[in-house]
Amino acid sequence: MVIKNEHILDVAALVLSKRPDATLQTIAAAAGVSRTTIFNKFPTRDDLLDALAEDALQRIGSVMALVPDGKPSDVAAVMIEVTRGLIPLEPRTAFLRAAPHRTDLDSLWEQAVTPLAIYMGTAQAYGLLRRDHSVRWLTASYIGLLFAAWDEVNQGELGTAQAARLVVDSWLSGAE
Amino acid sequence: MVIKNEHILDVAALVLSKRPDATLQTIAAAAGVSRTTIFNKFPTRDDLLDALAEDALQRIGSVMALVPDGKPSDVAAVMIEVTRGLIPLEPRTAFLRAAPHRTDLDSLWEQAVTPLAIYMGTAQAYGLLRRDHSVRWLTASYIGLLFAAWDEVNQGELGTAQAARLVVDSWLSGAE
DNA sequence: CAAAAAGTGAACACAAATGTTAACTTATGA
DNA sequence: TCATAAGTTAACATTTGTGTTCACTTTTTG
Repeated sequence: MVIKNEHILDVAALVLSKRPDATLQTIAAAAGVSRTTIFNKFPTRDDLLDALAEDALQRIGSVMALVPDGKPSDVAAVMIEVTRGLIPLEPRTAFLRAAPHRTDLDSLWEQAVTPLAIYMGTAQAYGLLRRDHSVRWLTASYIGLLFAAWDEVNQGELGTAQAARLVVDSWLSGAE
Repeated sequence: MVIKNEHILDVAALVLSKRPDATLQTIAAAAGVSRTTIFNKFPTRDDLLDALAEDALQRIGSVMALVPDGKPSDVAAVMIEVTRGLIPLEPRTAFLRAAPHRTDLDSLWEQAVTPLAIYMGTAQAYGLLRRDHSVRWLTASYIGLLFAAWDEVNQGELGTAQAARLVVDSWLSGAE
């Protein structure tokens, strides 16, 4: 039986999203694969984690491709579309939040989300977003809300559709 | 030399906030204390973590005491005050976010933040907060923004004063 | 000052996870 | 079909953190 790395990464992401300290044994079992096979494909735990991180970053990158380049028109529409893309990525990125895997965690997110930050800067320039908050904070606050939504979805308190709506709604208009 | 549990908890919180998997040895060293002393006061790692959690919850509780009971008047003022109280608690609570220590992490936060949730519910009833978002989400989104601010402060990108302002400002009014 | 309490350092057993290898079985494809 | 690649099981060494004990030193306090 030919076993794809992809499949292992799928399962590993899922397992680690629930239990960041899950053992390789556990992951192997969940993937229906022997620990040796994982060893053959990812000689060390860090190799697996790195692959997982790269994969996650790439997926986020795909979503970021949705962000338009030129003059922004409908910020809400763009943000909704992006958020709809990001919400399902929770299992792929959860381990990035908890894992004591790399210290440059924040810079990873920062890098992944750069296109969005640029977009927000432009939107500010066109008066579509408030200018008294830095682009950095606008981005960080959005990510914060995204995380919150991920948690709620995780707990079964929110469907993915409403989650995206709430994130964008709160981020744009706030609570009052 | 008499060594207070308090001191150990202080240091442990600080160390674990940076490295959730820090070893007891490391913590002991950072506290200028022998590992045996830690063992005498907290026989098992979980005991230490539990004490840490309890301490954190209690500190959050103290801040929550600032939340008024009756009819809310100035929501922004209350939220600013509360946030100013919470911002410095980052090192005390950071480990709660990352640690694979307990699965009921979310319920811990939920419990800690209940007075705020109640307050928001009342504020909704008085028309001071939008009613098309659930109290649960209003709370979760606020916490999400708080986390974001904590990260920024941690990275030295924000002072604690502005951080509190930004959180409340974003939470209340959003980005546009 | 003397006794009791608190802290230290060193040592040890134990458990668990990781990395690694080797022999054996199953699947793939030329 | 047959050679080879891929996967499996089983073992083993190593490492690392934890729990635990104990004899010794320092501090506190009655």
